[in-house]
Amino acid sequence: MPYSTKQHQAVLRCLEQRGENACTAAELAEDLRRAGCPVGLATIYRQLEKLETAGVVHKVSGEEGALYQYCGHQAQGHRDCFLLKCERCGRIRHVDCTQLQALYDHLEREHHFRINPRGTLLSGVCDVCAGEEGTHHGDR
Amino acid sequence: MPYSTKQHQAVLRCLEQRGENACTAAELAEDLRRAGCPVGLATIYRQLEKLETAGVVHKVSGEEGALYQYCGHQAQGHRDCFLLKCERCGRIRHVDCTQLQALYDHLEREHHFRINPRGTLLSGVCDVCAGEEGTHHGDR
DNA sequence: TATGAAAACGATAATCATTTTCATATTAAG
DNA sequence: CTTAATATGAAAATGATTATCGTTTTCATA
Repeated sequence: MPYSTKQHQAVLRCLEQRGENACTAAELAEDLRRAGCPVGLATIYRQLEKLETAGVVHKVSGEEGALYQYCGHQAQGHRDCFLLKCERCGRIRHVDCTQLQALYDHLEREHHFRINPRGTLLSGVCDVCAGEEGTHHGDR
Repeated sequence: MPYSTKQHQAVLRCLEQRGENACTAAELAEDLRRAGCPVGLATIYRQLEKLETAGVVHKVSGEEGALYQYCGHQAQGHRDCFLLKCERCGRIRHVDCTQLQALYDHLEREHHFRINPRGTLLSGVCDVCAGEEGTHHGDR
């Protein structure tokens, strides 16, 4: 059975604070260092893996490495939880959309393809970035 | 303006032959070697980048590297083309589904998020693999 | 308090896909 | 044929992630 360590708590706390603001393992390390509780990268990866297995964080892998995002407050088996990732700002948004669920059901029935909502990341542009057309921010 | 080289033609031909059977850069290199026309990995990556920019191939990046798939015959601005990737066999399927388009419109109108179909990869399990429950194949 | 085994830690090395570098080869005009 | 632009390939560099391994922490028990 797993031990409770201060690193584990620190990583979890840091992810909670970020909320829907997804981050990379390196960014997490930087956050922790600045918070006065430095944690080794290897340990961070280990914790993230555990948290993902436990269903407490979402992991989504893109070109420049994986992004992790806290989702502990959301019901674990929650099928209506979908992920939208903004290509501009890198933020990951959770959406609770009946139509999305309906579509997935449709794909399963008519196209014989069973979508895994937890592993699916819809890519596009969020409203904030769409409104800023041209204004450049920290991409990811 | 780009020169026409035999490597360029070989890479394109190889991708065409694979059709909807997506592959990695390394697999492409292997194909070309076996076809008696070995091409350096660096060149393959360079060609893939050009082809992607030209809209001739789709690039989708997952955990274990990117997958490339020929899509030259499909209209470039074709918004109704969606990608489904099987988590088991790694195959990428194209789906032309009106409901998918309707959903994306819904997300834009109601959730203020504009989906980029070309960059979105729906992940799940295809019918073939679902029917083989347990039988293991070459995962990716 | 001690002890000790299980589990976790961190520094570092290893992997692996992708990119860069750079010297050489190929292409397409003139 | 010459030449300048572009492409190639081998090898080194990069960067994220994982594995290794000796050390440290946790926690139940003495």
